[in-house]
Amino acid sequence: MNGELEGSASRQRERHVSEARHKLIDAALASLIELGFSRTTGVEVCRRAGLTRGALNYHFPDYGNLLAAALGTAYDNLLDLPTRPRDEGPLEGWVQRAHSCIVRPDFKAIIELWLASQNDPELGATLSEAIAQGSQLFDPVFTLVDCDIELTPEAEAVYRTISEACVGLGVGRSVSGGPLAHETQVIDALLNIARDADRKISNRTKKRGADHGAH
Amino acid sequence: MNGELEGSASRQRERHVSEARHKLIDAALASLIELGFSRTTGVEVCRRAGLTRGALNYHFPDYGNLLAAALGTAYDNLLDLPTRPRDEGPLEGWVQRAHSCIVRPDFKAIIELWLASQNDPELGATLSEAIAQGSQLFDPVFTLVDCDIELTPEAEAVYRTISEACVGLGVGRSVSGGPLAHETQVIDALLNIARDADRKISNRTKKRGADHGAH
DNA sequence: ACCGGAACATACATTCATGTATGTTCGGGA
DNA sequence: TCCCGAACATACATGAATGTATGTTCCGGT
Repeated sequence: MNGELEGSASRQRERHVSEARHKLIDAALASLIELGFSRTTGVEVCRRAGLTRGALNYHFPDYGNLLAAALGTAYDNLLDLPTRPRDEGPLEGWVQRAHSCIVRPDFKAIIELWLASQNDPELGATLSEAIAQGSQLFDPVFTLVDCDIELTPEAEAVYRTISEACVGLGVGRSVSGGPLAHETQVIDALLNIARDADRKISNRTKKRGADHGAH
Repeated sequence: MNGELEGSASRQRERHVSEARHKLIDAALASLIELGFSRTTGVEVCRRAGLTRGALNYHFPDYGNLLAAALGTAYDNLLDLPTRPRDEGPLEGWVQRAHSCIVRPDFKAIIELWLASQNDPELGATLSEAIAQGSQLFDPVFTLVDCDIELTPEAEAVYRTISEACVGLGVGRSVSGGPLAHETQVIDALLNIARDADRKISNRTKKRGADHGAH
């Protein structure tokens, strides 16, 4: 209640606390990437973090919250990707963006947790918010809302097609342990599809721009 | 060695044997679909099959072989899909084919085992042949070899793009427990892409057909 | 100097899946 | 009729992960 005294005391420790927390979260994420969900256990996470189960139970009384935190970290890792120069069209940029996401090993952890949350309803309830937050990653409606890019139904279909294809490539990476032999082939095809669609959209915008007059 | 006596004796039982085997395999497949890999355990499979672990150990001393058999059954289920009328172009048909594959619940079991085989190297060795056999499902090079369809690099890229997009949709189904809201949207976009590519190929073939003369 | 709580570590009991051994049934051949 | 082996079921031991309780350290306040 009286946050004054607690604050001064706990603020000194806060770094210490979050150190162990981050260790556990990072260890969980690394284990998910290397061993998958089924082999990512409490003791395994503690082993990797160099801590004991006491620490795990202290910071994460509910094991699902650890996985939720790991999922959030994985999403953050994908969102922290360097923003590309915006020379290209929006759909072409979308291909680059989606591809740079699925290339990261964190993407495997995301897939593992996606499937696990569906297999285990209890875990699914715990992860639901984290999943909902991160499902925007491949959703053009959420991602482009702040840009001044209008989203026609046809364009949205292409956006989502690109996303799904990249998810497929990401699964292929997770399954084969490395990039599929035809990954660049598919990415090139997606780039061609994206450029075609970008051209169509650009032409339509220009036409409408002529009607509206210059800004 | 002398298969005569063994044959007459065991042939009587063969139906009985394969009954239990099939029960176990089907139970494993159902468990993979409903509970995923991590929760698909020996006792769970036996419970579903109405048998005991003695039967499981008798028919599948190596647990991985049960999963391999389940994977093979899942592939068979996908391959036994009704062949569509061939009115459409080859790429358009490929979209239909890939989509009809990922719609089946068996596809989730395949994804689960794909990931599990990568996470567990020992299991991966056991499943490798079954996986190799079934990876042809989405590989146009293997699937179209008996058809008289020639496969240009550009066409192959579109084939694989369609496949990866459908895999992405399949994962989405496995994750959300049902079809994604934009599944038909993506399929329609893929159909458009496929028809475009089919047209290009068709034109090129006609042109070359004119050079060769009629058959 | 004493105390109290945060941040862990340690220890024990339980559960669950598995490995393995042994028991049981049942049908066919001698 | 007797016996033998296939095709299971049953039972016990093991190991691993988890739930839970308790112990320990360290730091800050009084």
